Amino acid sequence: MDFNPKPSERRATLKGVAAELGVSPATVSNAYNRPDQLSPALRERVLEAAKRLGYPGPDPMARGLRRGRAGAIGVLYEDRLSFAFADPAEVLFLRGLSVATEEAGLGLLLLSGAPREERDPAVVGNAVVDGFVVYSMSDDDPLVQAALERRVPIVIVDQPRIEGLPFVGIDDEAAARAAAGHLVSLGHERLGVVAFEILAKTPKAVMDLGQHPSATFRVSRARLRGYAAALEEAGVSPSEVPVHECAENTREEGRRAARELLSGEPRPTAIMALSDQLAFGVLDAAKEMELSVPEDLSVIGFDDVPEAAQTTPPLTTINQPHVEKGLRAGRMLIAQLREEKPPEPEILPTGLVVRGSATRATDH
Amino acid sequence: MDFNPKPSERRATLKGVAAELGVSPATVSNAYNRPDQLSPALRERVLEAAKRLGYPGPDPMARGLRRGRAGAIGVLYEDRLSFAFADPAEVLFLRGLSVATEEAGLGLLLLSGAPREERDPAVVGNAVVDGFVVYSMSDDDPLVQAALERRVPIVIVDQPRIEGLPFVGIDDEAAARAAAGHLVSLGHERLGVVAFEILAKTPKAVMDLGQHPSATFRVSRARLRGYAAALEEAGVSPSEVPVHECAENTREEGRRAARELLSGEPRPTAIMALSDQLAFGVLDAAKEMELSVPEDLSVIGFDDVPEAAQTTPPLTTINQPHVEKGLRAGRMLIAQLREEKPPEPEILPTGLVVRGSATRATDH
DNA sequence: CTGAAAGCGCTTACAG
DNA sequence: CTGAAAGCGCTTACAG
Repeated sequence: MDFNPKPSERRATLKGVAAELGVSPATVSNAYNRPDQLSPALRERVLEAAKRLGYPGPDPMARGLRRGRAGAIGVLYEDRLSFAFADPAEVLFLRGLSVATEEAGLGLLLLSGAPREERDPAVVGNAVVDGFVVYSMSDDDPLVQAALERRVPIVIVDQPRIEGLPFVGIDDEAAARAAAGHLVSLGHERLGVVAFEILAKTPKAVMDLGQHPSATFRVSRARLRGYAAALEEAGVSPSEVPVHECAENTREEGRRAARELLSGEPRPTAIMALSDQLAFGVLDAAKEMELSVPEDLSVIGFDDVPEAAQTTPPLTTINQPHVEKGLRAGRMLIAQLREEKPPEPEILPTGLVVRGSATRATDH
Repeated sequence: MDFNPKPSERRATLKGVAAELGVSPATVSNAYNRPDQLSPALRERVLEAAKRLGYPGPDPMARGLRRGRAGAIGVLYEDRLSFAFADPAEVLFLRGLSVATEEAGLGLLLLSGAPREERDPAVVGNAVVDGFVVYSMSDDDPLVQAALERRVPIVIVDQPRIEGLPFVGIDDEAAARAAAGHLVSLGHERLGVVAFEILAKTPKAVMDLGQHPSATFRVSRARLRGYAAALEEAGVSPSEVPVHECAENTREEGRRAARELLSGEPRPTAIMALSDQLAFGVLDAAKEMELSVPEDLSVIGFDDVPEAAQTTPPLTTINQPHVEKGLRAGRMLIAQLREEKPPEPEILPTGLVVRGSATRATDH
């Protein structure tokens, strides 16, 4: 996009203030940056002249260029930014992250992601930041590549896992295993999975838990593996568990996938969703199809966003500390900016939260 | 905070790539910015050398300085950033705003506000942005002042109202009037108000609707005026309606204020809250005090955030288009960056949403 | 199609 | 306590 800089009314500059006063630019600069380097009286005169000329103080970009820092960190998100704000888990994450940036007096620059086809690495190349936090992106995302090329500090959250890069996440496989284990311990044998994108290609594949696709998304891979392991252990064959992919992590997509799953024969008695958002959609689908939860259908989610406690029935799910994740990620990045020792990867705890949406299987 | 730029392994620069190839910096620059200005073969060589040297492309800050644009817009929020993410109305607003920045290929820089005492205008002075959107701030906020001094395009959302500056908001007075009018039409005569900060001072004042403080917050002033007008019209004296201030727009503060209000004599039969967040707190307080809503107490909110439809009972409230507000604000700012004609103020529509939390007064 | 020159607005040793 | 000089990394007319 083209901006026309206003030619009239040129903004005052440091040099202009210096000229007005007949002092050197260094002196004006010092008035702002090192008050102890000049007499209080002179400093007063400088500040007064600045105010008179409408000089707003040193230009952030020029100062940043000179000093070699931008004063902000960038956040990369898999999807459009507007989707990020619609995703409660992401909002919690940003909340934690913002605590860290506030502590450090840094700004938080949210970059516009986009659908895969329209993704433009230039948004990363042009971002005025001192570092990036990569939030849950695919293993081969060009934006991640672009961030790496910037050669600034980076921390990765959830995915992709890149050898040697600071990381914060959870043990997705173990957490998923706990979820599936819970259902299996309740006697469920006919299950279904509502998943995120696994291969990042359209049209969405329908697969089963017995397959081991080299998913584009590490997190999906790990959770699917966890589900499969728990089932296998209980004597349920993963290859008989259908997996439906969702193009987006939205309630609507979860509903669609669940409808398909619930129209299959034999109908699953339990559905595992890779996120609470998707699980909410499963609940919607069940309601539409007049299946009552948990009597006719058990549902388990993943994330434990606050809304999960408010559904009818309240959602049984896997808790993970979203806010804490953001806080840690931010602090890790800031530690790198200060060039303290490169932070160790952090794996945060998860836990099964038993509420009302899953119960004992009755029909066999 | 101090960052130590890594002295080892200096990052490659455009000049370095030029030197490597024996061409001028202009040529390397053209390879990135005006591919048509050099032969494809030469461009290939340049890009190849860049890759070889690990040159990540033109530095965003240097480019920005030269071109006079930052590629991002800044958002100013009244409170700590972490509170912004906890406020559903604000998150909806940011969602709309991010649609606009995405359209324009701009980043969204969230700036750290802070409690009034710790507020640092430098965060505004140092922000690398092409313009600001000021989201609902007090009439005399130093951060707004600092943004004004930057002499970049600005749009103001909700407050403060500054003559001549682009604005997007709602008719707060009329909306509040509709809310109070609804309660009054249901026969309520003993009312109470749970408000935001009005004067921005501690300790929080307790006042009544008959007072007309020159509130620090235009929105609070207007809504209080609207409430008072509707009551007066119905023959209820505003000076008998207690107003309790909340230091923050949180559920917890709303609960606290409501408890005080409900402990007064005579107990109000209806409470008006200046936001849904506060109204949720009122609902919490009623539950704690074993007052059933709406039988013992009618409650009306303001905002119509999605959660309002999910409470028990669902909240009667005033709807306003948060996402649309963000979208419009963003587009107005971007229009100014392109220096199209300065946008006209926009007043967005509101509406009373009748749900279950307010009913006819019974006890008189 | 390519390059020399000027300059965006500032800060930082360093010399006085 | 103050100033001259160099330079952060780039882009943009302009001349050839």
